[in-house]
Amino acid sequence: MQQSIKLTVDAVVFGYESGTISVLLIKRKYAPFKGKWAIPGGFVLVDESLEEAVQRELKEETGIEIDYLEQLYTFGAPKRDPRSRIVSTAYFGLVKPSAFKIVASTDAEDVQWFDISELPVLSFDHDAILKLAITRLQGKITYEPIGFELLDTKFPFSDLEKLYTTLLGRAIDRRNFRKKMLSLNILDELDEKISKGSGRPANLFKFNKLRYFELKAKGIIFEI
Amino acid sequence: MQQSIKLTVDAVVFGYESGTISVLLIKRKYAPFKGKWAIPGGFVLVDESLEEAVQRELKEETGIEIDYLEQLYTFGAPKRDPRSRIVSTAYFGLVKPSAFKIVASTDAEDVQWFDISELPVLSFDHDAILKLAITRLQGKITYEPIGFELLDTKFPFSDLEKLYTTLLGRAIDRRNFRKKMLSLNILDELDEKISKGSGRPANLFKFNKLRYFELKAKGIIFEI
DNA sequence: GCAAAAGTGTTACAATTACACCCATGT
DNA sequence: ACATGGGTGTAATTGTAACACTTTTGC
Repeated sequence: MQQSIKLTVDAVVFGYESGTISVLLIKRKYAPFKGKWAIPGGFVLVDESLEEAVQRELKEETGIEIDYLEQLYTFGAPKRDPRSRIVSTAYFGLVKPSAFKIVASTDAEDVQWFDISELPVLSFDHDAILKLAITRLQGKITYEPIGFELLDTKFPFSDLEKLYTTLLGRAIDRRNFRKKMLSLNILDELDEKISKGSGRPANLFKFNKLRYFELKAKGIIFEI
Repeated sequence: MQQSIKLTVDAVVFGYESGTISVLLIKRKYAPFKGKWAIPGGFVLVDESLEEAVQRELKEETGIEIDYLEQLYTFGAPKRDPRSRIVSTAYFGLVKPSAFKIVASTDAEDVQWFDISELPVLSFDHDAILKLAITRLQGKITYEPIGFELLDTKFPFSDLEKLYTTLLGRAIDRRNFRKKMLSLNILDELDEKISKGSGRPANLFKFNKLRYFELKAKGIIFEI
């Protein structure tokens, strides 16, 4: 009947590090699009869930393990893959690049982080997938305080501010931002300071996961 | 490799009519879950897009044609279908039940609208799908003025108010709601009145699609 | 003592909420 | 004249946005 439709998963992994957002891409080892860059991903096995499939493919192709990947969209245009009918469910996640060592393997000839403003030409319909992922990321951050996966366990407030500035692509008012963030009660101020060479040392904060998940369960409203 | 994974699409179609929200369900003609109620849907053909597949299945099984169905989520747990590995992409849409004549055919033995507070036991993981669709519907309506597909071309303001009251499941302030709605400039007031038997006749409004889509393109913010 | 980044409050403005009475019609 | 649903404004509160100077450290 329709056993010729195959199913793949793709993982759009965003990385954030001190002021730049990047995406993890692989260079394809085999045709089609041999030698071209693409979003990591691959076929779903019969006995694994979609989530397991993305995690596995991501690990295999790039060496990265993320615990949280969110489903983005399923792309199913008949001609999106020149080989045959392949439908792909895309996921997206956020990581701190420095926390991982990326290693190309299986059908990847190379893996690399690309600044999202300097993207190469992509394979298949991966530019559309990436575009949707970027839109979703920006939408998401304005109503949900994500992004904590992207900071160190202990961080100065300015890191959080910079993260938001970068992800939103615009300046934000330091005082108002701090007020709002602190009023959410999801940050714990520590008795530690950090000095960045010059300037006044900053207090360190910790992200209070418990309160965060409580809030999230109730449905956060959070506008920057 | 993995040609044993099959792909289906499901359509959660919500109906709204004067104060009640319903969902369109079919009674399955064949095993598994023969005689049980389920969300309409079926296998995707090799040469059609997912959207085409949902529309086709919906038409075949229920007789309904909707122009707008939005992708909801892709469900891919390995055991969600007892027959074999079947992954399903669910869509959802909104219609006015009275605008259609529902007719059971192909693998549906019966089709019916069910009030969402009086749902039968569903087949497969369709209760999870439906639950997600309901959550999404309620979330959506608070930040996007959908729902116009559910009203007549010309409608009294009270119809719109009732629609929102029903979809949100709570009372809303008539004056504030009217103020906000009118301030969006997506409604045109007509020089016509309608009388509902008793009480003061109401002015009729029309939905201004042009302004609506302009607004939508810019990204609507719309809180009730 | 100066450069660099951190920290902090107040005021104006906009948006949201709460709230109750009169109006036009049919019977 | 009364029952029924339609239509309207104002004040209080809350949230958001704009804005600039002082503090702490390293050099």
